[in-house]
Order: sequence, then structure tokens, then C-alpha cells
Amino acid sequence: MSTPKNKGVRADGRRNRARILAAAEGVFADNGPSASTEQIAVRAGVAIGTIFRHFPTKQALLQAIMKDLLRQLTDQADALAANGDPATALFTFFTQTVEQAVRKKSVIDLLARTGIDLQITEAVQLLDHSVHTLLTRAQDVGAITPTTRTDEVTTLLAAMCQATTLPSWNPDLQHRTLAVIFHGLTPNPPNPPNQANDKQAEH
Amino acid sequence: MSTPKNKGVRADGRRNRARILAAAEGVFADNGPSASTEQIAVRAGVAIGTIFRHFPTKQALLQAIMKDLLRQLTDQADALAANGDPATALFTFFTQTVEQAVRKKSVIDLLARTGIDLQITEAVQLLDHSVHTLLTRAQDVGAITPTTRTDEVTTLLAAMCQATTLPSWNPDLQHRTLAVIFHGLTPNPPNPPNQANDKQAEH
DNA sequence: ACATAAGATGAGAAGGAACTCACCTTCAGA
DNA sequence: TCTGAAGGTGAGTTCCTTCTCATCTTATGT
Repeated sequence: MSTPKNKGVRADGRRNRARILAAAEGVFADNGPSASTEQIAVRAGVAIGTIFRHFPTKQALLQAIMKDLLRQLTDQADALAANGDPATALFTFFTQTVEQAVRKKSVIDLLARTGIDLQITEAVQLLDHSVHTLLTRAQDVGAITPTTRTDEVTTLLAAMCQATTLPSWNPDLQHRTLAVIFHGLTPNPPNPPNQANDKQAEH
Repeated sequence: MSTPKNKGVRADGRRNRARILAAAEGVFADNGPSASTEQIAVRAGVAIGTIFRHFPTKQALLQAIMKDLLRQLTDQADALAANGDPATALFTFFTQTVEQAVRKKSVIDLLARTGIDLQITEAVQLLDHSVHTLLTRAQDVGAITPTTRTDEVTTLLAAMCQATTLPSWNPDLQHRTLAVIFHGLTPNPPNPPNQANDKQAEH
């Protein structure tokens, strides 16, 4: 047997590994980053020993989840860079990501918190690169202030993701705060730097 | 004896209470919100039992710190509302607060995190009120988009305070990201009352 | 100076969480 | 089918935290 990209391990091993990952993501989303490994074991339907067989420490488990999550975000960014309208792709990505943070609250929040000690720099760099592409394209069509740099976007993004855990957070507030940021990223005059201010100039 | 506003308690009692508060703030700032009460006791130079005499639970200690911190912020906001230039007072307050968050990292971050279970609503409302004043005045002189609401400002503020804990945070990045937000809060045309349309379609 | 109650102390109880390990179960190749 | 090794199990170990309490110390009024 053994599926193509199989490293020569048993089927139940891989199955359980996936189960644990899924369960951990859910438990962290529900109960915050301080949720116990025991809870994850229960949700995954395995013994706690099994978790520590696959992930030698809790840190390792977190790393695995974070990398997975960062890869998802990177994929989304790449997809938007490939298909979407350059002028709105960055805003769409921004909104999508915050939206996702609402669902996976503590996972995202944990991203920022443990980001220092967790070794996920590689995955972070990949995301940065994708965001950079999104940003550059939007700037090329004049949708974003040309002086804006990638780290500003990712920082604002991380900040807003963390803000989703605020008690007062709600869809309306989300919409309005993101609108402020989007406006902040948009150049002042609609298109030409010359032209005083024309009334209706939408193309 | 007994100083004016003294509730008829012993002097060493009040002295230790203050010491504990100061030590707790420092320890939380250094080691994050999960720092142990034992650490606080060491830094304060008291026995752990003394802490629990003054603050029956760890929660109570956190509440005391949070209220203190919120009061400081409220005072700053009020001072700016009274003295400062309305057009820049809000921005100054915003910057000051973020600056403070850098110093008291985990305390501020803890604000958002435990905000739900901690009963500090009263203190939060006071701060909200002061920010509201700051905002209204700035809008009156046209420095801030008139549609902006107080909760947008406080949310963005909380978000940026949390962002100070990001590994990549630095003064330059701080300056640039705050500039984006400030621009986002500023109306598009500096002078003419003719406001064509700030970015509308998104969603 | 004395009495006394308020305050301080710190070993330890109680509880929880990460992690281990000796033993059992199951997969997969021959 | 048989067998060896990969994988699973979960009670137990270790460590850490919050919180208690019997006992000692000291501030304060008289």
C-alpha cells in the first residue's frame, strides 16, 4: 500500500496526526491558547500519550498549527494576486483574514503572542512575500499610497486580528474600523496628483 | 496620627499595598500576564500571604492594576481635552497611549484579553467618555472625519496597543502605522466642503 | 510601657498541566 | 498466518500555581 507521498509510516499514524491537528485548532479556537492538551486529546478521541508521540511538546503542536494557518493565508493571498482586481485584492485579503480571525480567535491571537519563541519565521516570510505582491500591484494602479510598506500592512493586519478578541467586537464595528484603515492606505486625490478636484470622475 | 483620607488602618498596611501594586505592574510588564504571584511577592519584598491579604484573588489584583491604568489614561485624555489643540489632541493621545503600551506591554495587552471577565466596565466607560470628548472637538474643527464614532477610535487604539507586543515592533514602524491610521481618520479634501465620495464600494 | 488588634509570614494543602513510560494493540510486509 | 515494529494507552511523575491558616510581629491608642 502506502500512498504516494507517504514517508513509510502507518496509516493510523497519519490519520491520528490529522485528527489531533484538527482537534487542537478547534479547542484553541474555543477555549483560548491556554487550553490543556487533555482537552485536545478528548476532542480528537485519542489518549494524551498519542499527542505527545506526534508532537513532543505543546510548543511543537502550536508550531504545526501556526504553520498550517500561515500557509492557508498565504494561499489566499496568492489566489487573490493571481485572479483578483489589483485595486481591491489587498482590501479583500485584509477583510478575509480578519474574518478568519473572528472564527479562529485564539489561534490568531496566539500567533502574535507566541510569535517570538515559536520558530515559524519561514512561514511568516512566505506570507510577507505574498502580501508584498498584493501591495505592489495595488500601488501600481494607484489604489494604495505609494509610500506604504509591507510591514505596515502586516502590522495593521495583525493588530486588527488581535482586536477581534475585544469584548466589544462585532461585524458593524469591524466594517467601520477596517474602512478607516483602508482609507488610511488610500491616496488623497482619487487619481491624478494635478487636477484640483473634479466632481464625478469615476471610470 | 492617621493622615487625612485614612480609613483608620495601619500605615504599614497601606505602604505594602502600594508596594505590591507597583511590583505587580512591573512583573506583568516584564513577564507577561501569566507571571506568578510569587514573583510579585519577591519584587515587592513581602511574603506571598501579604498579597493575598490585600487582594483576595489574583483577579482582584489585576482589576486594581487595570483600574489604575485606565484612570491614568483617562486623566491624560482629559488633560489634552482641556489644554491641547483640538485638531491634534486626539492624535497626541493616541500616540501617548501606544507609547505607554510599549513600556507596559503585557499590562495593556492583558487589558484586552481579560477585559471580558474583569469587572472594570466603569473605568472603561470613563475612558470612553474622555475619548469621545477628544473626538468630538477634533471633528468640530474638521480635523477628523465627522462620521467617525468613538468605538472606532478606541478599537483602533486597543488594536495598536496590542500590536506593540509584536516581535517586529519598533519606533519607526510605530510611526508609520499610526500615520496610516491618522490619515484614515482625516477627511479627504483639506479645504472644500465638497466631499465627492470617500471610498464607498467594498464589501 | 502595655495591650491588642491589625498586619505579616511562609510552609503546605489542593489542584492542574505538561510530559513519561512500561505495557498493550494493530498495521503491514513476508 | 505470523511476526516485528510502529503506534496507542493512561496512570503516574514532576513541577508549578493559587490560595489558606496557625503563628509570629508590630503599629497605635492609652
